[in-house]
Amino acid sequence: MLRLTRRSEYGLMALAYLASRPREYCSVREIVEELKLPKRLLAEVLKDLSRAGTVEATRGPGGGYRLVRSAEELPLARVVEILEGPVAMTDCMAQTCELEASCIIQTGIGRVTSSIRNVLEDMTVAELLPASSEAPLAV
Amino acid sequence: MLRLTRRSEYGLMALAYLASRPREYCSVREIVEELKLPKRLLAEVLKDLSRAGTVEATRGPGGGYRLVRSAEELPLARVVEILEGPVAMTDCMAQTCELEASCIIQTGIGRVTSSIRNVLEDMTVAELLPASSEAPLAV
DNA sequence: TCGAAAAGCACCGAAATAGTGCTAAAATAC
DNA sequence: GTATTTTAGCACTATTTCGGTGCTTTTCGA
Repeated sequence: MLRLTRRSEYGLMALAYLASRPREYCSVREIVEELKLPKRLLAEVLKDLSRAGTVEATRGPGGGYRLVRSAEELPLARVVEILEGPVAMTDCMAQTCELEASCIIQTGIGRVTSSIRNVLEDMTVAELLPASSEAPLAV
Repeated sequence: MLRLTRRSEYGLMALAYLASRPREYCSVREIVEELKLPKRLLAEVLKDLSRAGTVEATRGPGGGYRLVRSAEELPLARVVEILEGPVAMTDCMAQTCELEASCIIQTGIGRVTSSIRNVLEDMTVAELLPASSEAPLAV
């Protein structure tokens, strides 16, 4: 149903949380307590985001994750791609499709796919936050 | 990964095919031969579309399915909704979400969801077809 | 009355997803 | 340098969704 996976959903929530605490390192424990998410799963997700370079991590007491750059520079598409692969409505769009020859809607689906990709490219993690909690500037 | 299900994919292909043969009844057999799709599955899909009133069926020899109204009046969103339920990026958007309280991105995700829904509302089955095969006016 | 075609119902297998367990490595505090 | 906090890595299980099929019934035309 065109759903995001939980990974993306949790990932976006966590990133939004980090965005509301700029430059602060937030531990997985803190985040899951705050957002009420399954700990190990969010840990997995943040690890992936870290590997992909959207967040940076430090270990040990006082450690955790923080955004590498401002949330305004982080499009949703980037997050979704990291956590669930390329944004494509059909396999055709992701790579190759055995139906090629008989597929009469290939180009049409291509247009839809890029429109949707555009929506996700244009919106950033910063915009996910309600206006109030946006950039509170608290250290 | 934000994918359509095969049901939607096959359904859209079949509808596009019907659109290229206006007012003609096309049997499942004919369609799957033409488009190289699994027969029983497409039958299932067309049955659902029929129940939902986007195509009409007649049985017996010479029977099959045809569009109830022109493909220009059939938005992709309608098809996807029939075949896989409401277009929603998260469960939150489809109905209720237990995280409500702790979910800081609810309104944000709501905005993305409606943008995507709009994309699918604005594009019709007619637009899926490459310009050449559009409305051939045969018969 | 025979054959073609949709309608209904129920089921199966495979793949993707959600989620967990455990151990290792790093950083800090004492 | 030892204990503690926290991320990193690896592997695994359970559940759900999805793709696909079988079989019977009903309808319609020839």
